[in-house]
Amino acid sequence: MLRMSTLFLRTLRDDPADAEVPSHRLLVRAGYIRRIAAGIYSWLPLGVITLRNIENVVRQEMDSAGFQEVHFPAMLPRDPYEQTNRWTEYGPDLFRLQDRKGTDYLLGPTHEEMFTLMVKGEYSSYKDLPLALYQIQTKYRDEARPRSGIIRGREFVMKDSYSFDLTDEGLVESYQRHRAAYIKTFDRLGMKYNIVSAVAGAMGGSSSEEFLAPCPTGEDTYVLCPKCGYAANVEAMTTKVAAVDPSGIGALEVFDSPNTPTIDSLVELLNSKFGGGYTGASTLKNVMLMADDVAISVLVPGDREVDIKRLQANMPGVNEIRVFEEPDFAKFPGLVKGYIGPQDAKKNGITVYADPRIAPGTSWVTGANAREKHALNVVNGRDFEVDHYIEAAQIREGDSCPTCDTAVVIDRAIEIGHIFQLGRKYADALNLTVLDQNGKSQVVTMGSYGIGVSRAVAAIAEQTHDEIGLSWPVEVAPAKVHVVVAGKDDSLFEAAEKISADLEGRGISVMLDDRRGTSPGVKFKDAELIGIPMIVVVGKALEQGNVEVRVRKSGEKSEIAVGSAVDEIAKTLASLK
RNA sequence: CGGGGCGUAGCGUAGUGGCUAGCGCGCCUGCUUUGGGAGCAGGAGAUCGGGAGUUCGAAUCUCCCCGCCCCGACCA
Repeated sequence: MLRMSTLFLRTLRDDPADAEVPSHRLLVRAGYIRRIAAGIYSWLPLGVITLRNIENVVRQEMDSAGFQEVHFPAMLPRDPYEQTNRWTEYGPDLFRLQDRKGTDYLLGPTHEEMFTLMVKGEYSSYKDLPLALYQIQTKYRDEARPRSGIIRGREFVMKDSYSFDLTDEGLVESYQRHRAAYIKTFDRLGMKYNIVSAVAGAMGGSSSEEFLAPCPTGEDTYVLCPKCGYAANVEAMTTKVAAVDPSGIGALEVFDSPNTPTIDSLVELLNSKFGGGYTGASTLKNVMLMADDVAISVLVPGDREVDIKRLQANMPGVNEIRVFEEPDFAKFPGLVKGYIGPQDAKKNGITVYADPRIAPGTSWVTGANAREKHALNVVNGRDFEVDHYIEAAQIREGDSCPTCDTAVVIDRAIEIGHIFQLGRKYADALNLTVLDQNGKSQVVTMGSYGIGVSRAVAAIAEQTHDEIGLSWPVEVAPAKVHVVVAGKDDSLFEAAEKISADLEGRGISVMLDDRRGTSPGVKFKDAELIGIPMIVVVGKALEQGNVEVRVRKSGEKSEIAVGSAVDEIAKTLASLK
């Protein structure tokens, strides 16, 4: 039982000046966490209990799915990360340190290497597979910009698991088992979430999905189809555009277009010169970019920007994409700034990438590669060639769902889980092999699965709080019932003690506000701020032999006879789950 | 890393060159009070982020450094 008379807790009346998002503000005010440095937080008793509750739900669901818990150090030697090249690849986000002898260590940002090596050390037969291991560990990433309190910290708690299979089919099965376990986990945690397609990114691998908890303060943007349920991270959204027959389109025509370096100015000229009906979407924008020092041209409709983040996500192996600068243009004298068209790309030695919206056979207005000249009826496949199609244009609300053509909606969310099929990248690099039925050595294939445990504290707070405070789901709350003594009479304290003890006796955890000399108003405000799902007030109603029972989330209040209070509370609590 | 804001007691803040750095919350003592962040009285608590400089005099002006928050870049 938590007793507020002795609990190490001080709630704050004012919002902390350095907290903006609701979860951060309320977790600090209600005394769950305190900031130590940018992106680094301490956990006070209420916070620790809440974090542990989430951890335990995660642990139970992993165990019941048949995954086995192990534990690695947070401080790791350099060598394994050198073998997979991540000592270098991970860059400045990796916390590095040295021991007294000058030997390099790192604080683990994720543990693929260690798990791979652990399995390598114990197993060597196909008969041992499949295998899935997990840990709940503190991770360290020196984020360029930690933000939003506990949502993106530099130290955070993560559950990471890894599956090991002999075959690709086995990997798919392991992946599905994790997916199912994640669904059970997040359901129990009382979270709203969407499972969305993601881009596997630099980690490689074929299939990847994210569990996103929708909330306005989230930093991930995703699309959702209201009709068929298609959901994807904007980076992974695909565009379906059919090829068209260009045979009716007239020949390419170059025309004078003085002072039209922008799409807007071009559209205006088109409409005055050739009649109305032209919009930005009629034009073809040529964006020149450097992809790891290779010059590429990216084609998107004129009314859309290139989404560099999306583009990069769809160009695995490319580390940096940046826009063309003056010195780059100087190297390609064939490019006339503001009047670039794809017609001469080959001649200029430029690789042409096109968004799928630039479908084969479509006709465009674009630059004529000459100062103050544009071209009309420029047809893909006839007047220019596309080297690669790639998702590059920014996504908008109302874009077509790739599976059912319905207009999609765009929403923001916090990433709380990520599952993906890694494949053999780490097993190859670290030589994790087993012997198959024929005695032949086979490289193991892996999956990797993460849940942001400390982030889930914030995500749940974001999704469940209201204007007056936190409001936890039953599974994660630091106690299930908050018993408030409202008054100074000893009989009130005695009755509250008894109800609390009875609840605890039934396995229902209680926080008892047994502070003497604290006014009822203060206790009510604290209870609402702290967010325990049920509040029981032992106060003036006791004269009639009653206590008042409140449901934090709905605000529902009722008076119940003391004798049946424990039964009623247990019943209501069960209905809240 | 680019842009913006900020740093005064545990928390929130006032204070643009001049008296002992002010107020609210919280904390301590006493009395009163107890159903919505109580009242009165008395108290403790501050190297004004750090350093250097300008000045008779610096929380306040100048320079350097450190830290924090927000937007963006970045984020297996």
